[in-house]
Amino acid sequence: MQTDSQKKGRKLTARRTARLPVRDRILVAAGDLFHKHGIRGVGVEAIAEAADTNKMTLYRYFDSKDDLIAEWIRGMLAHKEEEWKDLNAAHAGDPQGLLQDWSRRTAAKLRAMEERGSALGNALAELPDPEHPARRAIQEFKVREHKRVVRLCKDAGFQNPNLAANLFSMLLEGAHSCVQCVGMRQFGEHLVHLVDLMVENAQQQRKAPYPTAL
Amino acid sequence: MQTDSQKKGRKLTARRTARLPVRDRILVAAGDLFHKHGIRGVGVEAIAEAADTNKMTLYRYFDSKDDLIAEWIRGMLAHKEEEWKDLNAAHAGDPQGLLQDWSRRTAAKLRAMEERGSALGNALAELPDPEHPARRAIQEFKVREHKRVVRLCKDAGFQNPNLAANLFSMLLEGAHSCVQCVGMRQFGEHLVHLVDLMVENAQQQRKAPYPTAL
DNA sequence: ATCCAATGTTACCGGTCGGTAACATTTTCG
DNA sequence: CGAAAATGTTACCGACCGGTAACATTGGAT
Repeated sequence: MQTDSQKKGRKLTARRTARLPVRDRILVAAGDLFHKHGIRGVGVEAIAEAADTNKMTLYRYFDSKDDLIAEWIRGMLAHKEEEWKDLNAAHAGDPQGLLQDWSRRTAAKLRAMEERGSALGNALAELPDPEHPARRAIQEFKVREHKRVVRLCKDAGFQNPNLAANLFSMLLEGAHSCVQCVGMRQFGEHLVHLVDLMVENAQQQRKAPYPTAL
Repeated sequence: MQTDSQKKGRKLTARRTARLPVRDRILVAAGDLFHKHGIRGVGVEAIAEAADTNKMTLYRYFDSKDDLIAEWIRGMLAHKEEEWKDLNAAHAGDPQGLLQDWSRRTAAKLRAMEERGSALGNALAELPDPEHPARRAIQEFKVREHKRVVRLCKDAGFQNPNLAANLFSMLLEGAHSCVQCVGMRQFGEHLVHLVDLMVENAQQQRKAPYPTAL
């Protein structure tokens, strides 16, 4: 009847993805559902429906569900890589400020993530196959990221850069795990507080090598 | 032919569970498979087979797969509660030593856990339903555990016990996440090192309130 | 030996899922 | 317009899974 393409009630996600290319709509919908119900808890049919399309079209853009999973993960990783570029651009020559900003951005995301935790961590839990491309991508990314943090800790003047970098990683990763449990909403603030303390310590160490424990 | 009950080749797990009651064999086998392949990646038939029994017997001991999952989780949590009792008994009146021992025991487990991470964390990722009894049990346990750590940090003389406790939790949880990625085998050692530093700092703070960052 | 409880065997059900084929419809664009 | 490309619709397949029923077998205690 009506040629209006906005007929019928659209899904909640559809409003956000109103005029995106189909492939992107699928990826967004898949990401939402994967994160909400778990990768294995979502069927391709539900994804297609949430993306306001159908299963056939989905399979015209992705070889398989595993391919869709991998593309979703790759998208998130690419986004995180760009955030690192932003951070590097915004804090050139100031590794301490960069680390502090990193903790603040992470804390901001933590608050909006409470119930379901980290999508990357959950993906590792749900994809046990070491050969799964999504799993490989995540692990390679984490290794790259950790190397970056070690480099930053060296530049920031930490006495023991490897130890400091591991502390950073554990703090950031641990915060993702901890927010999942009820009543622990203060982890974000404490995370940035602790990183600030670490950075202050690193600065003090340069002039006065007190045994300040980091 | 032969009445020998040890005929045929037994599964690998079967040797460890040779003469355990059926129910326990099922729980052990389920735990192994759940942790290896993910909860949703394992069928009840495979569990029964690995437990050297069959599906019907399994369903005579457990109402459903979800019940089996919950019982498995409850078993792990009970085991962890007992470990806390051991710790309290071994370090009565010495909260600092208790925390150090805790980090050491955790680090020891980390090494034998590399590939698949924490079973509890993975379970949270695989059971998105907030009403799932296993999920509720895990979250309640983590809350209890965190309260215990806060209490310990108070007794250990930390200036800011809440902050210290959150740091402890993030370190321990974060270590579980970090070991999953290739080439990060030093997290165990660094974990105990960092906890030692924290405890030393708490001791120093009592006599000399230097701004030693914790 | 006998009886009873525990365990094993087989077959089955309904449902879901990933994936494909064939065909109809709409959109885009020269 | 008209043709080609993109998208939608329906139906289907085979595989697997959680769960159950009915019946056979074993094994231990008395």
